Amino acid sequence: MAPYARWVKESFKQTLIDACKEYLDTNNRGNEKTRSKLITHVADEIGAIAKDKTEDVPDNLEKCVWIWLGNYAAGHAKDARPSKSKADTHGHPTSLKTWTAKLVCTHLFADRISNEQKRLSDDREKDIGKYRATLSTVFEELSDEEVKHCEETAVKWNTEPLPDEIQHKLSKTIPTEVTDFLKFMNHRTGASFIAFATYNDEDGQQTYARYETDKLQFFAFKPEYWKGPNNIQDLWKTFNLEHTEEADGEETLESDEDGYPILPGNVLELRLSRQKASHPDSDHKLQEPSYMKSDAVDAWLKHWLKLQKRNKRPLILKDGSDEARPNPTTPSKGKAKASKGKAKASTDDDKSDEEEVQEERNDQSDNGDIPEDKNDQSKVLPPTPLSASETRMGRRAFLATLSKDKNYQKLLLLICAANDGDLLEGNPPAWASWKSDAPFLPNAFYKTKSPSSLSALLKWISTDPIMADNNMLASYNQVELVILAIGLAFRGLWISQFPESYADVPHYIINSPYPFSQYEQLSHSIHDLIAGYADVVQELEVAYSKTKRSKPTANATNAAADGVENEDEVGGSGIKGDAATKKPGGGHRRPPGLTGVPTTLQHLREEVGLAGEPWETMGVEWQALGLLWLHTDTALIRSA
DNA sequence: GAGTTTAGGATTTATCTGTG
DNA sequence: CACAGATAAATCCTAAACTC
Repeated sequence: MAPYARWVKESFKQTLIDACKEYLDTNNRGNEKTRSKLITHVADEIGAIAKDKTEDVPDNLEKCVWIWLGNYAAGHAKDARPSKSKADTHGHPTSLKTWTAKLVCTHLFADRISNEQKRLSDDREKDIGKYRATLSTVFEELSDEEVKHCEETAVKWNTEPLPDEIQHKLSKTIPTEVTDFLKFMNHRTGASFIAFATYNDEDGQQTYARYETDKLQFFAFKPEYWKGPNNIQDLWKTFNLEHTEEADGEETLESDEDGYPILPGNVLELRLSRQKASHPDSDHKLQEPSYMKSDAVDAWLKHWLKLQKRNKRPLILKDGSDEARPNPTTPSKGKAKASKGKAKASTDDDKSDEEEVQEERNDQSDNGDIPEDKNDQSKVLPPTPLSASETRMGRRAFLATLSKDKNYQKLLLLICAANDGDLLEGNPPAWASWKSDAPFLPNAFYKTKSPSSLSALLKWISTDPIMADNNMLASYNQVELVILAIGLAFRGLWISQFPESYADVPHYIINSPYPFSQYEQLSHSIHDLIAGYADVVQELEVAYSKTKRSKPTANATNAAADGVENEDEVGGSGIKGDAATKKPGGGHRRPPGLTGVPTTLQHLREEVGLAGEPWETMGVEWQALGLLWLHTDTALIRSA
């Protein structure tokens, strides 16, 4: 059913309300069994009523009932819960610290606690280990009146601004806490951090705690900023003037609603533009990698590599490359990747790097448009459809070179099952034609709004153009045309991502608006397209592997079979942790997928594509990124 | 007593409805 | 038709309860 559609009908609404009342009246509603039993019961009852009146109920009725009960109970619970909301905590709208009588006691009777703690520490230095016991003792010994006072104060402190002296006392810990937190974050993520904390000190002066991870040089080179109250506006102005080449008029900081200064959102870019002087190429925004072009990624990698060479923050790719990889069929692709980061000369060999990437991603052809020899610096034009259009097999070979995407290769197999016949009606993109002698796709493909765009292609694909009217696979010519269109689109997306490998790439391709994630998207839409022919594809795959095995020559030139087979190999290589499971000469035991997933969630890995086939076809870079992301996320969660 | 789970209030999201 | 407010469903979040 559609989300947010009403499913509660009048005929059984009362049943729900009664059930909820009954539920709220029971004493042991914390008991999960009781609750799920009730929900099952109510769902059955409602199902019966609805059936009686021939009304529709949602498929997941029990879940809906469960949510409904939750929502209804939320508004009708009888137990008074301590009311507390952001709106109540005047003064500090973001602080949700709850004061209890005991916590209040720690402040109101600090002297008693101090004495008691000394006593428990055998009158020597106050032992922090005795604090808990001390507090319990002192709190228990309070008179009824004092307890009452504590309780009232707790309510007051929860609802009104804290008394100044308490605020000052607490604020003393801010610098340490912020510093500890940022040190931890810096340690775990390698990112640089800078923090300001604004508060009123004992004298009522507004002041700032400040911290930066090393190398940031925001304060470090101005020792006078390390002591005493500074005006952050002045600090910022000085920093800005000294670090940006052009004075940009935005020297002052904006303030938030409460008058606290906010660092500008582009503070990281400011850092980058500062480095521009020595890195004229790195004028790229750092963003989510699937939205970046390869040259931007390269620029960043080069930049990090340079830092590493200067013994600054090193670039570490999470990677199992330390372990030896004896599997001869995959000469340690993970290692090749790692060496890219570690040993790559930063200027001259972009070309071979690109090829490494292409090999690793396993998405691109070996035998078509890319020079095999790594030292070969010559760039080539991609072959045109026309050049291959003479014979069926010529066209097949051409199609096979367009992409190594797994779904595409499956689609390509499907052509063997097609029979002769005519083309179907429909709107294939104009550029998808065997008569085309253009090496690159036209500008129109790269214009998101044009009728020949990628989305137009996707739309056409969604009409299931490989199915004829009789629910059978369409004619050979039709299937071939569909594959040509999809293949050219794959190649078009690939070239816009890695234009360096090709000669005379038009400008509009380099400036393509499509993020590389579109490549996956396209693959996904093929998956839908061929979903109905899974059996056929499987049969063809089996047939292919048989014919291949019967041939003694292992270097068969059929790209389709190669592509499919290699998918298994790429797998999680290069990802820490799978070395143990990979046996020498190792058959095809499936790598474990993304490591470091909490054990409670491991069973979900495959379902969400972090293990198994989707994960393995993702390529080393994405896997490394996934791992890094998980670690970062875990670190963030742990550090609250 | 540290860690985990749960209840239920708070909030968000998407849709519906009324108004001019 | 645009818009705002109301509403239902879904999700988020935290204190309290529970577990080992």
